[in-house]
Amino acid sequence: MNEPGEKFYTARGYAVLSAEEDELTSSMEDYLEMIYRLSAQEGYTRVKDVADSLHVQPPSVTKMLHKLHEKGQVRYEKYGLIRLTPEGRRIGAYLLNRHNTLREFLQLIGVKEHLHEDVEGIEHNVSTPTLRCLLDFVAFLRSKPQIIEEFRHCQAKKIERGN
Amino acid sequence: MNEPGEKFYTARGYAVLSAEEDELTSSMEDYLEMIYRLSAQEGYTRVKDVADSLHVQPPSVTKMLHKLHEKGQVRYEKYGLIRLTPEGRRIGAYLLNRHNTLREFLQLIGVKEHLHEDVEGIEHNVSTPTLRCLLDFVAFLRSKPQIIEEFRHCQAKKIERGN
DNA sequence: AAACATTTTTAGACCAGGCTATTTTTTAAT
DNA sequence: ATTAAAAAATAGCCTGGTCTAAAAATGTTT
Repeated sequence: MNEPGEKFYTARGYAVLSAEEDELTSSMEDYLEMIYRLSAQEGYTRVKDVADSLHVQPPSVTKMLHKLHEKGQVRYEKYGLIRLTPEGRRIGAYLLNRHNTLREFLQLIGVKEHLHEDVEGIEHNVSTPTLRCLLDFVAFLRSKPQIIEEFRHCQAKKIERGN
Repeated sequence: MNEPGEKFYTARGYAVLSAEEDELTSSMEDYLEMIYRLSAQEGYTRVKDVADSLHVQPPSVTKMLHKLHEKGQVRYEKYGLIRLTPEGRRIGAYLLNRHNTLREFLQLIGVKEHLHEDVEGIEHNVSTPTLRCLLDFVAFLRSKPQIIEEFRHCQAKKIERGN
């Protein structure tokens, strides 16, 4: 009845599985990606800036910094500046690239309405091999702009004749 | 520094926002989609079957059934059969369609390794307008198979010359 | 350098969605 | 009809990521 050989889990179930693999949680990824953005120019950022940017309260940032420190992605000591470790920078760059690739793809297929929210939600669930495919595909579409042009034409016609 | 006019939230932050909009949580969607699958033939399913299929324990199912009952998506009374309401069926069908559309798209761009996990994670974060775009795009690719053929060709060549 | 303002930390609470252990109900077998 | 087995419900606990309130550290005037 279900796809053969595929095991289903709830969202929580998958989260537990990936925790066992010692992967970052979605929230950790959000913080890391934001710290990467915020520290790009100066090389550091602060609790307040992260809190404001992610619309969380400062204590949430402090708590998460301890976890990211544990995991070796940020250098941080009490009341100090937040800096990424080389590892943290590497992951931050990866996360930002994943974000942008996904965003570009969605834009190419004509997403406008919930672009940002969808990117933010989807990105955490795109595995590395899938990102590879997406990256290749976006590059392919970029190299052949007539494909997207034609697609948009189809879309428009479809709307014309009432969806 | 960030995309102008776009507000960032953590994964949890988005979850809270969508709860305020009275939307289903990811877990609720997982249960509903599974109940829809399992009850497709007989018209009903049971706690144990849902538990086994989603790899959760029976008490988790009972608890979620109460929530889905509250929300008007399942008809259920103690020790009885689980049936979807018309509303629940409508949503279930939507969720299954979303799942399948996403799955087909990922397959088209050559995803093989984590196909199932990625679909399961991504689907909850695809908004209705984005699904519309994805649906149109998949239909477009299906109607022009030479596009995917050419893409696969590019992919293969890329791997040949070492990435 | 004292006083005030801002930032950060600490402590403790909350919630969803899991879990285990136990009790209750239903079903099946004698 | 009993009894045994299976399924489901209840009660209560746990964890991650949030929050608020309060305390502590740092920075900025005057």
